[in-house]
Amino acid sequence: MTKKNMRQNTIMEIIAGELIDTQELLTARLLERGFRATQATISRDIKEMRLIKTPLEFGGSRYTAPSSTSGSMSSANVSERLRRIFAQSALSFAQAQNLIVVKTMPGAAQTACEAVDTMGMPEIVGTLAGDNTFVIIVRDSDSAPVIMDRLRMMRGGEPENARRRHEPAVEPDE
Amino acid sequence: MTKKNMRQNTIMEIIAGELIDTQELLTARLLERGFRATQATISRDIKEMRLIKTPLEFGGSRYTAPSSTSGSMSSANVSERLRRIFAQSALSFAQAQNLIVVKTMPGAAQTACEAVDTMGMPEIVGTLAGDNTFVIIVRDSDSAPVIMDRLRMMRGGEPENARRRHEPAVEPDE
DNA sequence: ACTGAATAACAATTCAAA
DNA sequence: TTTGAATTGTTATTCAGT
Repeated sequence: MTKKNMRQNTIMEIIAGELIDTQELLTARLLERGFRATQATISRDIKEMRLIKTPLEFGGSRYTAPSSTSGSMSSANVSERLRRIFAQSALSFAQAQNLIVVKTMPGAAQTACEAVDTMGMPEIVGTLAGDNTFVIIVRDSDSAPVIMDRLRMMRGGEPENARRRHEPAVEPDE
Repeated sequence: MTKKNMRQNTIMEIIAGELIDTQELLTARLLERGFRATQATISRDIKEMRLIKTPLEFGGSRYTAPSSTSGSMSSANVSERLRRIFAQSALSFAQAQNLIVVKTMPGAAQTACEAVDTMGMPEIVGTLAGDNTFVIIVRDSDSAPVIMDRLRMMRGGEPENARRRHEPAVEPDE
């Protein structure tokens, strides 16, 4: 793997975990991890990776991966990194029929979602990621609890289905 | 409605319909429609509206509404504009169980999706918008055809359910 | 509260180099 | 092909005025 690729993977990790709002700051963080590059290079990386600077709820902004739809793309060699990020950023799961709604840390939904895609579970029809939420569309309602258990295990915990059989569905809050 | 609000609504329309990649250009388009404002003001509008500059597939970028999840936010007075945009930008509908997947013109998904939110249909649990696709999560599968008919009527056409009772569902491909 | 003019902050590009 | 230094382009902010 080329130096540039390693740097770009590292950029992904950094922006998924920390709020980065300028390329200068990102440059500094990269330096801490041993990547020496200038703002010009980072600018090119960001363009290539198609990252976007997202305005935040309460002022400010941060770089994030763009939200996107995916049909099951899989990228092989980054999977371990992605799984780590998933474990760190996934906060909660909820089921509504054949959907699983996953809440994540702000800005991390796209990356966590990719981690799920990468696992290539056949029950998963597709995914759709926003900023701090992503949705997994599952073939049918019955597969959803199975997938949710696998997700919980990715997070390092026990499956919760041992006790509770069905998660409460998402309420249409109003 | 204040002048600022009208300007911001107009900004929404402009960016949903045309590729706008700088605030200068947006300023010019606004002027064509009778809104005189400077880049500084547009910058503040964009921040307030939380628009983002999205990198495009093939180089360049454009301002778009951020992809987001929504639980049923409704904004009352912009609804007529939104409906018009929906009518212009929605391309196709497909059902998969309790989901409706709507394809739109590039960059218009978020706005079209907002139009749907604004209608405040109780069967709709939530929505999730990407760039040219949005998903409507419906309470249950049976409500989906009803919603789809209403969407078709928003587009100015006849409901198709008069003849066909159920739309064919989206196949979980392969 | 909202705005424009000027300016500062930031990001993208150009150019030269390796 | 990738990079850094310098430059240019673009956006956000400050400050003053309404």
